[in-house]
Amino acid sequence: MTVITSPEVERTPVTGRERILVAAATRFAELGYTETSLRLIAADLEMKAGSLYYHFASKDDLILEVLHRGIGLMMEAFTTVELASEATSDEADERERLAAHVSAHLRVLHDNFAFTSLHVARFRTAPPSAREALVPVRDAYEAKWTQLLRTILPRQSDEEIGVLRLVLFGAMNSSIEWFHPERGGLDAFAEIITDQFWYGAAFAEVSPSRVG
Amino acid sequence: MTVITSPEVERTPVTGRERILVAAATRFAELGYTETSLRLIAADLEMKAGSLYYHFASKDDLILEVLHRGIGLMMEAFTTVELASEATSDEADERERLAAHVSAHLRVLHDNFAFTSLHVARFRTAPPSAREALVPVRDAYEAKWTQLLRTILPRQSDEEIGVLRLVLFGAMNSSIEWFHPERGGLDAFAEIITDQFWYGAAFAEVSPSRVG
DNA sequence: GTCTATAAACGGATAGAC
DNA sequence: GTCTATCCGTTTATAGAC
Repeated sequence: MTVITSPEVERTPVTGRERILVAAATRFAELGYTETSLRLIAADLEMKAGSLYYHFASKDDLILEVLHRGIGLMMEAFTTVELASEATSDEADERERLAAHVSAHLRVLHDNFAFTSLHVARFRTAPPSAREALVPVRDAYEAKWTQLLRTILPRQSDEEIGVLRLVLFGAMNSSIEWFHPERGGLDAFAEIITDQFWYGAAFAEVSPSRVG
Repeated sequence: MTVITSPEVERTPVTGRERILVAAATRFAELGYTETSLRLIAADLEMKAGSLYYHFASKDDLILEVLHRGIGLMMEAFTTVELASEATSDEADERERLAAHVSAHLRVLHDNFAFTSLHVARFRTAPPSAREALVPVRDAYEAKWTQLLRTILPRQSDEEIGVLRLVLFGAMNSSIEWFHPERGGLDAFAEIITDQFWYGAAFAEVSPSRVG
């Protein structure tokens, strides 16, 4: 008989600290920072609130580490696509380059919902100290997108690029409120977002081959 | 000598109840529901927390009335544009129709920030009871937009229309996090949003006259 | 590493004086 | 209509036993 193991589940032993971090992130994503009490996080792990302080100095420390991992994952996803597109062709099709980044952003967003959703939907619920610490890291991620858009839309002014980046972020990030990737179709969804952004709402009527 | 009065400020005497409502809405918009204590709202009005209970039965009552006014204002703005476009021409240009609605939505959003921003950015911070009460009203507003998009994009499937509405909402509503209308330029901003949604990101290269 | 117990502060809400 | 005073629950965080 063969032992059935899920290939998707990492079998690395989850340390106490990591277990707490995941439980906290999950509740923060669900309820927001203030609404999530340490008692609730502890209860999810069948522990008592006081025990958490052996692993983390404070609730602020918890959210700070969750936020850092979240933006770290997003940055990682971006640079992975960046390196891959440099490797394949020196001057790839611009729409395809955008599509790859949109897909990667949506993928990392939804696959690590607990760690990333706070950034795009509940950042203001985090305490000011945590927000301030994260701003430089978030700025770096946003700057990468701004640079990407500048490259693939060379005729737009810097002001327009800035607005377009925020519009694209608004479209992509609002999806965490309603898109459920467990039903599948994240790739198709990424295509719709990309086509809408690139060709406009009437993209179904304006065939890509005609425009490109 | 003439008495200078600001034409923009309603000189209607603000009743105690209305003063409290505005102060509460302002703080809810700034800090979210949970982070805003009744003691803080009262302090803003140089009152004591207990006094608020003469005007409102509970904190839930306060947020409920704020949310109702917010969605009411948005609904009002939509129907105003709807009636106006019916009056002017029987089959107005579709992009222009969309532009008018986008402009109205952004206008009402930013001009009544305290009452509307909770809907588009902090709805999840409201208590479940208030959220449930508001869902039908919000659904009605969203249905109006869905119907509008269905009319001006007749070739898109219902599924695509649904995604496009959410994408448009994401783009418009995320603006409350970063767009500051007091610096002016809301009309120009509405044009960028509309053009991006309609013609795509390269709208500056694809001139409207060429596409229309 | 986890527990119990508790400190210290803050929240919404009520009662009754003025 | 607004105040003071207070009740009562909840929260983060700490101290010390095991």
